[in-house]
Amino acid sequence: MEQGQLDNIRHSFAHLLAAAVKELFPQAQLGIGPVIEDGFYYDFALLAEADLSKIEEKMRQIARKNLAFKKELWPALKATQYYKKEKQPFKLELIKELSQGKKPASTKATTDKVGMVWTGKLFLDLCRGGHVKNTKELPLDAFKLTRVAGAYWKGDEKNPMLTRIYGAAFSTKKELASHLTMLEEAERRDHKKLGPELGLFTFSDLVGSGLPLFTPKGTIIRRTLTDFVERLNRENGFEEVWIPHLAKPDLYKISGHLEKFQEDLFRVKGKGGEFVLKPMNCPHHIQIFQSQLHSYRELPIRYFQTTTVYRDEQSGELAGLTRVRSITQDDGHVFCTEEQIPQEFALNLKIQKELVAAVGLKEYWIRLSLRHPKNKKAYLGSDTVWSTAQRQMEDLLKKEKVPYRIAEGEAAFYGPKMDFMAKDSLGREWQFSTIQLDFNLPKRFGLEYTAQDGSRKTPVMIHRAFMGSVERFMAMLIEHYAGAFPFWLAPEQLWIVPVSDKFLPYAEKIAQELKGFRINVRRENETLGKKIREGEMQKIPYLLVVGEKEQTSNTISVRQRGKGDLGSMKPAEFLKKLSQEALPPQ
RNA sequence: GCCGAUGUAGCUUAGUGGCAAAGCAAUGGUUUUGUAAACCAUGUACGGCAGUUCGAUUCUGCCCAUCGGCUCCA
Repeated sequence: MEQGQLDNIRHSFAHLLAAAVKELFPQAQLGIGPVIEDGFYYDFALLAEADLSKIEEKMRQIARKNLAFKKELWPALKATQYYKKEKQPFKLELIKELSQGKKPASTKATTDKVGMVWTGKLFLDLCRGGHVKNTKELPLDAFKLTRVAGAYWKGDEKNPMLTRIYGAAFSTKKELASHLTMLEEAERRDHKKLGPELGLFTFSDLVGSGLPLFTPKGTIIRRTLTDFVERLNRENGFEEVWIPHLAKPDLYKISGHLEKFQEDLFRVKGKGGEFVLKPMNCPHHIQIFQSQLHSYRELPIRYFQTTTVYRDEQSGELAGLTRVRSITQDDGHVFCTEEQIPQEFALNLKIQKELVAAVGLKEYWIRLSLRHPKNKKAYLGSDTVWSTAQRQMEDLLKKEKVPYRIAEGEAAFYGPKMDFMAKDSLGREWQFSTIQLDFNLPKRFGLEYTAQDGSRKTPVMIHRAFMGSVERFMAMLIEHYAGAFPFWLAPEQLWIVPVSDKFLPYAEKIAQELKGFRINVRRENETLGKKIREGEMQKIPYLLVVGEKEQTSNTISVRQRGKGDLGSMKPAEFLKKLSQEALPPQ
């Protein structure tokens, strides 16, 4: 089915939902009811209760009456009078905007027509159109009201909050079913569930929300990832630095963050005054740069560090590891000349691609955020430097054959940027890393280097993080792999499972021979079947079974995750096999 | 922060205005196991603080936390 027709179905369901709600709760006021990715929603005020099954039943009842959708064009004045009578303030607001939007500052505004759509004779709704012809065309087995949520009128938190009812709708029952199955799968892979199940991280009411604690197993994954990225940094000319986690507010006054994000800063009281827990690292790194005089010969200077920043995010925004208050960044800053911008972007893009390949992320693309072409004055930095840099960035992406989309007007006022986007198991896109040019901070802090002719010049800065937030990156990987990490990342790589405790000494001997891997000898007094089951549930890459047979022939029986029993082999043979997967793929 | 839902043992769940039930896990023992759950025994919980009540895990209020959204995201 075409998207247009599917949208018509979904939109018709939205009308049906509103009609059903008005039948059940006549005093409810209507907001808007658009089509969304997997269905539709409608917003209501003064909704007495949102009993989804009751409303859904009512929708079916109404649909079975075979009502025709019919659009009429009404003068805005007539529609206004109608909705005044109906006491629908949100609709009145919409009509006002619609008519004024067409002819601003015109007295003729009220003569403009607005679309009004009838559902039979039962229900009338302000609408620009896009419906099926008759409710009998609606696939009543292919929709489901899914959830209730609050949403601000017109998405502005200063406005009243309405009750939003979401529905999923497709053209066939089968499509709805597969959509619901997909949601279940996403739930199964949810890192919030898998993380604690696999013993990777936890939260504590006493520590506080949004402050994850990593267990030994989770820390192995963290450490493996950060070690890998730190090595990439060093190999590419970045120097590691270290900074404390607080600073005087003055630092952020100069950077401008104190004013912009004051609500979101954690403040710490000291004997001599107040400190701020660092919400970002650049001002600190800038202080290191500024501690010495720099020559153009030294540039580019590249600092990097894995370190945690603290942001007092709104409580309702916290979610598992994807949105936390202690965010660990693999942060880095390049100080360079304007001429060096393209080479530095290329370098960072190269590192980024290596990381993406290593963790096996297949579905990703880059959002190239550029300045708004019609509003060049709103941006800091010279016109030529901007246009050159933007052109160079796009040329680079073309040359490197990275999929990208241009987002005009999305650049920060201080510079253009590239953001890496990836799809998670819920099909949601998240940004996980960023490479940004910055013309602002060097100015604010008065950074300088001595140029070839002896004059003092201002360097440009590049902010970049390859994982972005280590916590969020881990969340993405947990869902990406559904907890079954590749060998190099797996917190426990090998389990050695003796058939009975008679073979414990042999199991220990094998563990010695395989030294260097993350090995767990399962000494518990349990049956083999049980230990195998546990190993499978913990998603251990290899289970090595040893018993009478193996001890006699000096072998191990190898069971690979997802592949089953591989038969027996000599430890040396197994080591050879492992050598291919012990490191991240290049 | 806002709207709504939820909170019973380490986990998954049952239940009640009057001694809180079970499975898995844990612990002790028996068993000596051949590729996804051996057997017996044992301990542990009503998120917190107030209020109503003779009595609250159950009802009410506030707080904390989690989830689904909205808003925000340097």
